[in-house]
Parts: sequence; structure tokens; C-alpha cells
Amino acid sequence: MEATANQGGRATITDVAKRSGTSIKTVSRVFNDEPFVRAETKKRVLEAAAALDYHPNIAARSLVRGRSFLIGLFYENPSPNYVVDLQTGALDRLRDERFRLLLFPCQSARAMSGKLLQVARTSGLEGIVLAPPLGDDPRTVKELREGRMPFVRIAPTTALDASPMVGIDDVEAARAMTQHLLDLGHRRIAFVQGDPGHPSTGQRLSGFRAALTEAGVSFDERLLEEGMYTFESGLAAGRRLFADRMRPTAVFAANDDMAAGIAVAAKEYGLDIPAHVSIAGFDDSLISRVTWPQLTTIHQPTYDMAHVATDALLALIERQPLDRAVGLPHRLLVRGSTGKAPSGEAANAGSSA
Amino acid sequence: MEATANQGGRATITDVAKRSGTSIKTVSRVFNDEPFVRAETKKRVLEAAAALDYHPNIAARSLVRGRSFLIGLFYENPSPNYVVDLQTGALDRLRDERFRLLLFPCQSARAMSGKLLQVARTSGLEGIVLAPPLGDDPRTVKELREGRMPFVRIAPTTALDASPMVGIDDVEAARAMTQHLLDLGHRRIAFVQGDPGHPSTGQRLSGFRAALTEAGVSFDERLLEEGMYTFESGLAAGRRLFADRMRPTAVFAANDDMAAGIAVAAKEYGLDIPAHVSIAGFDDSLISRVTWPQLTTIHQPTYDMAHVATDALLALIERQPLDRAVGLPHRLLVRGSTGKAPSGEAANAGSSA
DNA sequence: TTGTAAGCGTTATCAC
DNA sequence: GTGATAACGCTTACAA
Repeated sequence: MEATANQGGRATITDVAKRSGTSIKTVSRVFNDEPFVRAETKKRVLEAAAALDYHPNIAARSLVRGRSFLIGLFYENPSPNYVVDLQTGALDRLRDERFRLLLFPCQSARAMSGKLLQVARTSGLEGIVLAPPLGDDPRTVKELREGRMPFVRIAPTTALDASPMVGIDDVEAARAMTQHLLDLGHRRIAFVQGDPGHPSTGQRLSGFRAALTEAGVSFDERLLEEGMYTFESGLAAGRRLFADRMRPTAVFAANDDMAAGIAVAAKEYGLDIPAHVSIAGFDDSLISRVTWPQLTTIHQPTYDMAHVATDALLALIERQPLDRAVGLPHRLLVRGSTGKAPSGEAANAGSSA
Repeated sequence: MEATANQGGRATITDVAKRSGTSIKTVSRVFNDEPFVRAETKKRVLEAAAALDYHPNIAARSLVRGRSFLIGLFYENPSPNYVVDLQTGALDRLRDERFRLLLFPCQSARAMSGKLLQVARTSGLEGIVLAPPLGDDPRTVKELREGRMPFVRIAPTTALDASPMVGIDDVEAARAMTQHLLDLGHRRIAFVQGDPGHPSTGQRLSGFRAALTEAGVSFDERLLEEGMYTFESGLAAGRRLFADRMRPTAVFAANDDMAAGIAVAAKEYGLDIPAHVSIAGFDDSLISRVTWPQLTTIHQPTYDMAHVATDALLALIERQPLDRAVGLPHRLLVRGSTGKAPSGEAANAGSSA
């Protein structure tokens, strides 16, 4: 072959070595920032590389090192806001690292159960970040552990020490929100649950209940509504709640999408927010700022959680020390959708449907 | 070395060959679905592979083929809804292909100008999908062409034949929306522009103007407001518009996020939508369905555009025939935020601030 | 401080 | 149908 100019394709390390009058090893040293290269030599190499528009071949590099420098972000969440926060947090952490991020939107935790390791292997991933609720599938966790695939979970609720994790305290946050409603004088507070498949659903509910119990307020179980974390399910739950003569003076939804649906239902019933009914959400997603009035909610640092999780994953892969569990603070954002309970406590203002 | 069992690491093609009593070439044939492998041999290979949990090493494969099977999606859009639609469209097209998608969220087209090819080369991309407005930067386009990097643009507005493209007709869609408002009897219609850096801004405005001109309605230039495609800029524009005594009876915003902001401004001024003022958006983003009332808008098939663009990119990379330009249809979605113009044409109902 | 040689795990060539 | 063997472009011993 006697290759001289490497016709056609991209320049290789050999081309650069020839052009700079050095060896491929020296070029390799320069491109890997290894010490012991004379400044002048380095300069010559860099010039040749620039002239040839040389970029190291990632595949070759990966092959010889036995590493892919690829990590995967697995998520199931249907909320674009949440997903983008997640991605951005991970991507930002990867900036200036050699690692790259591959996305794995999943239909459901159930559908992925037992397949995740397989997918990771096929894609050559070196590690995985699992967004909720994927990190709560026992089978997935078991598989990943047995397969020795490094992984970090965001906001897991089961087998907390099965992997490094990062999260907020959902129970505590829900308790804080409930306390806020109690402080405003509400006593008939409804709670709309999220997807039963998400463990956050149970946690938020238990925080809600705990706050009521502490305050000595008994809970009317008829005010516990089911939902699926979607706008539509919130709308439906709201309609059911407001159709009742003994409707609540406040509704705490386990996420913002449902809260927005509930707000629409309230308007359908001619109820003013917050004069007739207060509505609280959870997540501080974009949607919470575009309803009118804006939703009182809990800010979850999704971006930060993804950032920290990615950080931990890199440490795990590189076998560096890391925190097994990081707790990030939530924030209660009081906005226009919650206000003083109507006087008379169980007021029934507004037109009925 | 006399390697027998490949200790520690992943199983390789050699391991599979040994275990199945064949050669690596045969294993390779099986895993690449090449013909001329006896069914029985194939079966043996597959069994051995399964037993060993063998997955072909992507890096090695890429190296020898001189291909990365990586494509990049570059976007600048700050709207999570839009971004996720884009990603999903591209990802869905890639399903069951060997290609993988790398994400490149960009700060701005300007910041990327002159760097894009560089980034693509460094990441070893085989091709690129450019979401608006990145596809309108002349320098980027020139560079990509000269560097012979396959790329497809979504909704470009300049140098339309510089690359394969897919889009909708923004001018036509804006004209349709304006016509809808005219049909409802509106004559004082305000237009809120988007980010001047996005070419869609100019197109939508010109569609708006064209419709007015055709209808013989003169346009009061004071009803042309600036915006940035963000919720906040819409809110600000809305406040300016509604503070004026001669406020419009309808507002057409160049996207939904701004329209949602305008709706909030209207409520601040005590204006009922659509009784006092009609509001129209553009994009059919999630936000358009969570305001109250829901926004009349234009459905842009973002998902489909990304899907088609990715499809075209793959064809381009594989040197297969493809359409240089695909036009996708828009859809006018009439929802609750637009209604008949207040009687008396220039009505001024509602309380002022 | 620099260079030589040996792989990394595939696919491609070409003989059998 | 199948199997040696040579690349692919790079990093890592190991010399010099």
C-alpha cells in the first residue's frame, strides 16, 4: 500500500507524524496532554494537525482503551420540562469531559424491566443514570448490580443503598406544603395522588397525612382522589371534587400538571382561585407559571439532581471516592393559587354545575 | 498470553468462535446477517453467544468500517416541548437502526457559527440535523458543505437548496391564522413578534401582513409589538398593548409561549378572553392547552419534521435517493381563546388598570 | 525526550 | 460454506 497521503478519508495520526517529522507516539502524547514533550516539538505537531484538520478517531481510541466513554440517561417521565432539565443537568456536567451522553426514553419501567442491562451492553455504555421511577424496579436494580454496570439513581425510594443516589425528601416537602395550607386556615383539604407506579406518589401522600395528623386535623377519605400525574387526570379529579356539595377549600395535587388540570376544572365550576378554592402543585414545572393565577408549588431541583447524579456516576466509573447519597433541598414557592380559607371554614361560594 | 477464557472483561468474538467451534469470521457473518451460513452453524454460534452474553464491540466495529454510526441533533430552541418533540421524532426514526443520536443544545446560532463542523468532527459524527434557526447561519452552512459533512435542515429560510430540508410554510400558516381572526370580525389586530434572530419571526409577520392587505384592512403600526418567543416577553408585550386606550380586539402572537404571557396580561387588566380580546398563538405546544381558555394556535408537526429530517439524513449518509425538500402541512386549531370581535368593532370593555 | 512494536475486537480479502 | 490473516487508528509497554 505504501500509503503516503491517505487519500480521501480523514487524516490519521500517521499523517500528522509524517508531516511534523515525528513519530505517532509523539503525536499521541501531544493529543493526550502527556508530559515530556518538548514545547517546540509539541508546536510542530499541533501545526501539522491543524493543517491536516486532524481529529483523533474516537473508535480507535475507545477500542484500544477498552472504554466507550458513553453514559446513558434512562427516563420515563412524560413531562418535557422535567426531561429537558434532566438532560441539561447531565449534559452540563459532561461539558469538557470525554464522556458523551446517550438518551433512552422508556415507555415504562415495566417494559424495560429485565432489558436495561441488555440495552446498556449493546450500546457499550460505561454507566447509567436512572431517573425516577426506573430506579425503583427491583429487577432492574438487581440486574445492573449483578452485571456490574455502574449506575446512579435519581430520587429512588427502594433499596436505597443499592446504588449511589441523589434526591430530595418528598415526604418532608409534601408536609411543608400541607402545613402552608393549614396555616392559611384550610381544614377541608383534598389530595390528588399521582401515578401509583411512581413511589413519589406514596411519599407525597404520606407527607400530606403526617402534616394533618400533627395538626390534629382528621382527614375525610372522600377527599383522596386518584390521578396519573397528567393534566387530563387532574382535570377529571377536579371535576369529581368540585361536583360534590362538600367540596374542599383547598386541593393539593401531587404534581403541577394535575394541579393545572384542577385549576381548569375549578374555572368550569365558576370557582375563583384562590378566593373559593386554593390549589397547590408539586415540581415547579413551567406549567405552574403559566396558569392563572400561578401555582403555589414545590421546587424540585431536577437540573441539580441530574448534575449531581452524573457527577457521581463519573466518579463511580473512575473508581474515585463519592457520596453514596446526596440530599438536595426543596423550596416551597408560594404563588397566587393559594390563599386564606373562605370564612366560615366550609364555605360553599361559587355557582354549582 | 495463551488466553483461554478471556478473564474479567466482556466476551469477544474469539470467545464465541472457540465455544461454538467455528471461526471468528463465521461468528461475524452471523452477527451481520450475512448469507451463506448453514442454519445449524448459525444456531451453534447464537447459542454460544447467548451463553457468553456476547455483544459485538461497537468501537472495534466502527474502527474497521471507518464509520461511527453517530448523528448529531443541533438545536437552540429554549422551549422544552419543542425540544422533546424534536428528539422524539429523531429517536423514533433511529429505532432499529444502527445509528445513535448525540444531542447538541446550543447557546445561540451565533455562538456556534464556525464551530459546528469542528464539533461534529471531534465527536466523529457522520451527519447532522439542524433545527431552526441554526440552519440559517450562512457560515455554518458554508462550512458544512465545504467539509462535506452530510446535513439536513429543519425549516430553513435561507439558501433553501444548500441541503435537504423539511418544513412547513410559516407565511401561509400565519396568513391562515390572521384570516381566522378577520373572519371573526376583528379589525384591530395586534401582532407580537418573536426573536428577531429566528427567521420564522419575519415569515409569520409577513403572512400576517399579507392577510390584512388582501382583506383591505390597513395596519396600525403601533399594534406591532416586539417579543422574544418567551413567556415573559409575551407578558410584557401584552401589558403594553392593554395599557393603551386603543387596545386591540385580537392579538396574534408568533408563538404559544408569548400568547400565554399575553393571556396573563389580559387577566391582569380584567379583560375576558375571548369576550373582550381574542388571543392566538403558534406551535401547538403543551402550554397552549393549559391556559384558560385554551389557545387557538397553529399545529407545527415538529415530531414529524424531525422524523423526516432524520430519515433524509440517513439516506444522505447512505447515498440513497431522497427528496431535497419536504413540505409538511400545518393545521389551524381553533380553541377557546378566539371569538367574535366585540360589537361596535373597536369596543373597549373591561376595567382598565 | 522520543521512537518501535504489539495489540485492542472487529470486518474484509481471498483462499479453501 | 468456512476459515486464516491482514488491516482499521490508536494507546501502551518498553527501549533508546
